[in-house]
This record gives sequence, C-alpha cells and structure tokens, in this order.
Amino acid sequence: MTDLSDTTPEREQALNQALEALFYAFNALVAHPDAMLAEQNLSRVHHRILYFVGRNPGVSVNDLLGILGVTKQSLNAPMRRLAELGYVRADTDAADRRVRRLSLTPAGQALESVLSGDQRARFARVFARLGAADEAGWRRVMAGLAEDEGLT
Amino acid sequence: MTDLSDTTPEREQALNQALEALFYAFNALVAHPDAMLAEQNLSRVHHRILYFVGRNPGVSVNDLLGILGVTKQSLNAPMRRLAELGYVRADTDAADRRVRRLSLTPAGQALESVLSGDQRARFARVFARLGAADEAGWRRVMAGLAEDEGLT
DNA sequence: GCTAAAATGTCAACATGACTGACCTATCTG
DNA sequence: CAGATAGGTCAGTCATGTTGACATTTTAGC
Repeated sequence: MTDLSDTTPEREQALNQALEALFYAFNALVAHPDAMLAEQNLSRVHHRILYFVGRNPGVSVNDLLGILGVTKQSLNAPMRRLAELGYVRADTDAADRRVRRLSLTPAGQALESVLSGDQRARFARVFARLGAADEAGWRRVMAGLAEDEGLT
Repeated sequence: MTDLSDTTPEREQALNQALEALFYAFNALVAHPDAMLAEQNLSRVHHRILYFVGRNPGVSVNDLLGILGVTKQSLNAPMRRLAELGYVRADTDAADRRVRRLSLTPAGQALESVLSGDQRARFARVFARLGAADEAGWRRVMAGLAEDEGLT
C-alpha cells in the first residue's frame, strides 16, 4: 500500500482521493470564516492580516508585505479598512519614527479569535474524536508535503 | 493532548500550527502545477476542468457547472480555450442533441496526467516514507474535517 | 548639515476574473 | 405548436491585484 512503485489504477485512485480530501477539507475550513467576513464586506485577505498581525504584534508594514507576499499597494486598501473598522492599530516606532508597529486592538483580537477559533475548533473536535496517534500521523504527512516542495 | 477541554495556550498554538500546516501543504501542492499551467497562460480553473472531465468523461456542461460551482459565463472562456488548445472535446449526445458530452482528448489526458501526476507523486512519496499507519490517520483526519462542515 | 536611502502611503492606469442580466439558437416534450 | 431545457454569448459591473510614479517623513553616512 505504501510502495512507491505501486502504480496500479487502485493506488492512483487512492491518491486521487487524497487530493480531493485535501481540497474538501480546505474548503470546509475556510467556508464559515469566509461567510462571517463577508457580512462586514471583508475577505480572506483581511483574515490573513489579522492572523499574522495577531501572532506577530509589532511587525512593520514591510515585514507583513514579505510574509503575505503581496505588494504594498494591494495591502494598502484592506489594511486601511481594518484600521478604519478599529481592528488594527499602527503605532509609530519609538526608535525609528519611519516604522509603523502593527498590532490588533481588543476588537481586532476578538474578531480574529472568532475567525481562527472556528478553524481551531474544527481541528480540536476531529483530533479529540480520532486520538493522538491520528493527529500525529496527520501532522507528519502535512509536514512532509510542505517539505517536498523542491521536487519535480 | 486530545482533550477537547484543553484550552491552554500550548494547545492553541498546536492548533494554530495545524492550521498553518494545512495552508503550507496546500500551497506546496498547487505551486508546481500552477507554474506549469502559467506557461500556457492557463490557470487553476483549467486544471479543475481537466481533472473533473478526466474523471467523469461524458459529463454535460450543466453537470460540470454544478460540480465546479461556477456560472456558465465564467466557465465559458476557460472551456473554449481548452477546446481550442485541443485538450477537451464536446460531442453532441446521440439521444438528446441539446446536450454536449465532454471528454479529454489524448493531449488533454496527457496534460492532466502531468498536472495531477505531480500532485499524486508528492502524496505517494510522503506516504511511502511515513508508512500506512500515518497515511490512514491522515485520511481519517481529512475526512473528519470535511464532514464537520455543519457546525458553528 | 547635506544628501542618499529607507519606510510608508497614495494616485492612476491597466489586466483579470467572476458575477448578474439579457438575449439567442437549437432541441426536446407534452 | 407552446413551454421548458441545454448551451452559448454579449454587456456591464465589481473586486482585486499589478506596475509605475511620486510625495512625505525620517534616518544614516560622510
């Protein structure tokens, strides 16, 4: 079953099911947060900003551009919107006044907690039901997929 | 570790790592096919069409719209392009001449095989290295995430 | 202290892609 | 024949992302 040289139609179908499982799980995970964001006319980009600013309070705008892999022009609009809605604050750095240190307001933390919390809760329920062994196996497979990036 | 009532910061961080692992794995999986598609000015939509038509030869356009969850207007352009490039053919149904039966040409099958084959190979390598137990655990977790869709 | 460079923000022009709405042909069904 | 169905297309709109150019503020080097 785990032989690399197994190229039977059955194995190919099993791998196709793995492909589809990844896509379905991904969609299931973002569906509800996307719907909540849409109620405020926000999108997944805003969630990504909230998530990374939340986990890296004090990041500069430039750092965030690198993390998100977007241009400053495309970050500008969603970031301004998040600031207007009172979810993100940008404080001038004390030492270097050119730099803005980004952080979440309490409201921003609350929103981020609801959005990512929904996703964490999905994982928590599944992990709790299936047990530590499956969770560990899942993590090893996901890490393996991410590492494998360099190959053809 | 798998207790649902575990709301410690450590557990929350472990769940965040699970979230990130899913996103990184997803990106790693689509990166190379996306790059190959871009060389022909195609995108992920075209791959989705090739994948579903390849696994459901003879589907009607309407069926495909339902599977992909898009409008016929947005399917029209990529589908026409795939037909022009000789990857997809649309044969009139013998019984009901209103209906087009979609299928892949040999060239379309070859392209789809390269694109999805790259993704299957990534899974095959990781599964082969980690073993059947981790593969089974991974599949159970992914299935659980997809099923869990209905909750808050 | 003057100058070059860095960090940020903004404006304009353009491309993409998806959506809705409207309309059309061809075909089937009652 | 009348209405419904499968498919295709045109037009308008909207959201988002990109590049390029430019201004401001501030820092750092000489």
